[in-house]
Amino acid sequence: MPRTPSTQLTEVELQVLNVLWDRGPSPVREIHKALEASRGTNYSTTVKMLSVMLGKGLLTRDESKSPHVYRAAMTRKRAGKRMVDDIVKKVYEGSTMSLVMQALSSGKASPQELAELRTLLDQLAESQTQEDNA
Amino acid sequence: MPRTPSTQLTEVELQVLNVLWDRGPSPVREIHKALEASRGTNYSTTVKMLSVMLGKGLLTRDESKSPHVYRAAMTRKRAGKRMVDDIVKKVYEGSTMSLVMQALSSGKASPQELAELRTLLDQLAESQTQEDNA
DNA sequence: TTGACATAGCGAATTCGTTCGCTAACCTGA
DNA sequence: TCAGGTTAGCGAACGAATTCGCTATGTCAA
Repeated sequence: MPRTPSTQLTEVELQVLNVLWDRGPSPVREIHKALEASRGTNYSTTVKMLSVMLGKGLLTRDESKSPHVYRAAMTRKRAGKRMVDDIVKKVYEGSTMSLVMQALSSGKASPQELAELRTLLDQLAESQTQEDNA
Repeated sequence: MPRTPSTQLTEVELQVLNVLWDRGPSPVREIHKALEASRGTNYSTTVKMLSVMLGKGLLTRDESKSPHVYRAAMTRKRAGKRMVDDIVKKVYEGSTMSLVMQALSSGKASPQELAELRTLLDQLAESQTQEDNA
């Protein structure tokens, strides 16, 4: 019985995307500097990874410029959502709240962040009320 | 350059743990029923996975009983924390709040849940105040 | 005890992500 | 133009996760 190919982003893929999210569209050389620093890998390896990711549609590239320029095909936000949804499904049996509660309890949040969160909560409550009236 | 072995729980491992978390200590047969349903795999495969996980210390088992009884060596909560921490590190550059915000915005939360969350927020704010006075 | 079925375990095969050596195509300054 | 460094790309090699065939061991009713 063959395995269903995972839609999960892999380790390196995430690293590459992070570089692109942080620095914007970049040539291989730039991306490579980051990978080399964190994993000590070869230039060829970076090129290969980019080509694989290109094949998976995770990246796009502009070949008109000489060192080709790569771009992330997905925003950090969307990737985050994918991963969160995945955890929620696999560990929290679909309950996003369980995950939120957990993350909040374990991580340390600054007062400012808590305030922000409270604001977001208010907005959410607000929009729900409106839905009720509709 | 060899890769550092991932501490990540794999797909099947998570499935096995979920069965154990949901049903409590179980014999292979039980665990297998679940895996077979979701992935259509063989009984041998299940046995092998359990033995691999045993080797990794993800499970423990009671061999005194006849069909051996397996237990998760880690709580759902701890596994969740691991994964959340991992995402936070890999996608949100260490900001737990970014993840929480994101999860909240994308998932739908019931009014009750929002209320619970507000309570949790109050508790967190409270404990921070105390720390300040200490 | 013993045949028939349930349990365990092992090692080989497969798949996928990752790494790299080696070769080809591309630039640029002298 | 052309030598020397840069950039692309390909295929093979590796390692980890998964899968299963086959063998061994255990259990139990007849």
